[in-house]
Amino acid sequence: MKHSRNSVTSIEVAKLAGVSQSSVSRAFSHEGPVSVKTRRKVLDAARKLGYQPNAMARSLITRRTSMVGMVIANVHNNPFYTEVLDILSRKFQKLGQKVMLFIVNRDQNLDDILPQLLEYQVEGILVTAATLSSTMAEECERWGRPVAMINRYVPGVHASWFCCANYEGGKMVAKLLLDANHQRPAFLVGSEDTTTSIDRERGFMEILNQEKVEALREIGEYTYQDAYDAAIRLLDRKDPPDVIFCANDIMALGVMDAAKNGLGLKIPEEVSIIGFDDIPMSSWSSYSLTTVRQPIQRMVDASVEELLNRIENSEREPLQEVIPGELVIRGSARMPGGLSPGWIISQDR
Amino acid sequence: MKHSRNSVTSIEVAKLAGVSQSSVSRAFSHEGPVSVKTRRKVLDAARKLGYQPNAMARSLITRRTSMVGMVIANVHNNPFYTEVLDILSRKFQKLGQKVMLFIVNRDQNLDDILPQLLEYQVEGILVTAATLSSTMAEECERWGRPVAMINRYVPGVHASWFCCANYEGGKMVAKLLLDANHQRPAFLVGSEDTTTSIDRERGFMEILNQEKVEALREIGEYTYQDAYDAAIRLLDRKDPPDVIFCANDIMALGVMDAAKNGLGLKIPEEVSIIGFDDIPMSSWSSYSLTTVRQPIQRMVDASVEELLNRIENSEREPLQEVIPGELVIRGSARMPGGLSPGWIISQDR
DNA sequence: TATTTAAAAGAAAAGGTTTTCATGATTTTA
DNA sequence: TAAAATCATGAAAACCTTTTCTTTTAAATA
Repeated sequence: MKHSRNSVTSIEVAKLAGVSQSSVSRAFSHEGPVSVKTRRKVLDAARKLGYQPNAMARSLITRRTSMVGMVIANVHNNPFYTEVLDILSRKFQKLGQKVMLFIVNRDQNLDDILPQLLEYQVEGILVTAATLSSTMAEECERWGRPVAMINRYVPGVHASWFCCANYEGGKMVAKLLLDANHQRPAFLVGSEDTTTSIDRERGFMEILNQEKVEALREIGEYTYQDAYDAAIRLLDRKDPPDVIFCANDIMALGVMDAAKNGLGLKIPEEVSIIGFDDIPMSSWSSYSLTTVRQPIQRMVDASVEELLNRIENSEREPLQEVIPGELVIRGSARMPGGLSPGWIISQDR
Repeated sequence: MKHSRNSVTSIEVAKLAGVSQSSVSRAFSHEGPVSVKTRRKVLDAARKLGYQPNAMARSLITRRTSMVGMVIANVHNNPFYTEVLDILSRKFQKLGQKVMLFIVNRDQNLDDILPQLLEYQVEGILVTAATLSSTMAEECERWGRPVAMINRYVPGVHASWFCCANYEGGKMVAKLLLDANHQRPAFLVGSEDTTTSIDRERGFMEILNQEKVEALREIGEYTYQDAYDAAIRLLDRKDPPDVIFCANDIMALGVMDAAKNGLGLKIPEEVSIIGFDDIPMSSWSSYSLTTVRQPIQRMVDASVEELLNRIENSEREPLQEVIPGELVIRGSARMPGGLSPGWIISQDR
């Protein structure tokens, strides 16, 4: 037989079990006093009818939905965010939260999707790799819907965020490559308007400026192909760089391919390449990329715990944290003496 | 000021606008007769109060949620499914559907997450790279919640599915590599219990058996590392294969690295390698993998259209389709004369 | 202008739960 | 054994909409 859209309600279960509708509710919600006898009767009847409580009706009265909104960008072109998505989603699941997902473009305006999330009564919103306007963030917070961001922040806004120590990571890379006697560095920008790229570059340039070293600069738009092309431009100059620090790993892999296969350069003998993220492919033997590993698990754990905490306790002030990454030494960059592949260097902040 | 959790209702808007609550509803739902004057009054009041209709309450009465469930596995270890997730999610968004996401393990039992989806009244369920038990699928369908699967099917079950022509793809690969005079093929299994791997192998072996060619066989568990290890075992034999057909691209890349960097073999001179999927990395210059491209856009388009159609019209019989892929010739495999990199060969089924 | 028709607005029911309150049954205490 | 306390149960309100049904208002016709 074919049922029309889930028609079976607690009332029908009650009727079949010979109890009141209230008792059905009590038998399902693990609260309230219910004798074992009625609970069994109810559960039997429910199974027979294929009954399940309707979450819409429940959340209408309890004002709780156990749903969170998840807004994420760059999923398809950066494996780092794929991993974030995966870990985040599983973590929410484990904690009994349903996830309403929105995948957006990096530069997409979120002003039209936030209302959708609020309409569906999500209890909190987690934003990754996408930027929320400050008015929108305030809007959510004002209506008691906490917002947590990973690797993004909005200055002065009342929201939680957790970022990798991008600025310090950039500094660490600059120090090490100067120590290894590189003379002519270049920075490959991800995009001009994302804080991650900006902060990594800022840290990098600060050290270089201190040492009066000039740097080349190109833009890779966070993609393999653009980075490949940019690397060709960079390395085809009369005065090519001897090290290229890339704002993320995917671009670094493009740069490596451009140097190795495109121009026939030896890595790291003729040019060093350093990335940021430590995506799985960076450790593959064709690349063996030296890179700054983002503390992905800690960022995810911290952000969902913070979000759920603030959902439970709306008075709590939003937390913000900068979590240090660590430099993973592999073979793609010349390093100061003593630092050989296999080493992992944490940040001394 | 700070509001408690979205407290503003249509009644308050009505009061402020000086109209009845029904008029507020009518002003928002684009149905029903409403004068422009009252509509304006309502919308003004709503904006002032920050009102938005509550989707829970609405779907309680309309019995529509505009939510679909999405169950997906292998997101973190196979970029192909990352892309599926991305395209799927955007397509649903564009069509006004909210997506409730569940990321699972390949071998995870879905029996505990299906009830969650039904509880939240999703109107349909899309399953990718995860396998639904037939009883569960029947259960959903019976309650009027259509199920559509991508790259998975459950024999004899009343559900929609859309698969790449895995069997035919395997055959095509086998024919071409025999034509190119390979003598000793090997197949690298993804996992013994996924239909994609099984079907690709079945097609592959059918041609080989016809020609009385024996094949080696190893298992790569769909991961780069396991595939790498398996390739070493395979190629370290006294009688190594001269071509390895891998059940997916990620494994093929692991095999290439094992051959090239691990054992110093020349590809394709000493060993040919062929994959399945055509993930972005396969076209990167370090790999240049010859592979069977899955018709990802068509599979996604077909499955969401089918799902939404069946949501609208519950009488409709579920559709199933096998969509042909195409062989993308790059540099990782010796090919019959005349077939050079850049060619794309569609299946002649 | 009087009457009919159409359009707009309000009142109230319905959707499926949880939860409060009141009642009835059962156990404990005096 | 009677009184008091506890526990289980049922009735009904509440959550916030959409939608049906009436009533009122405005427009069109005679």
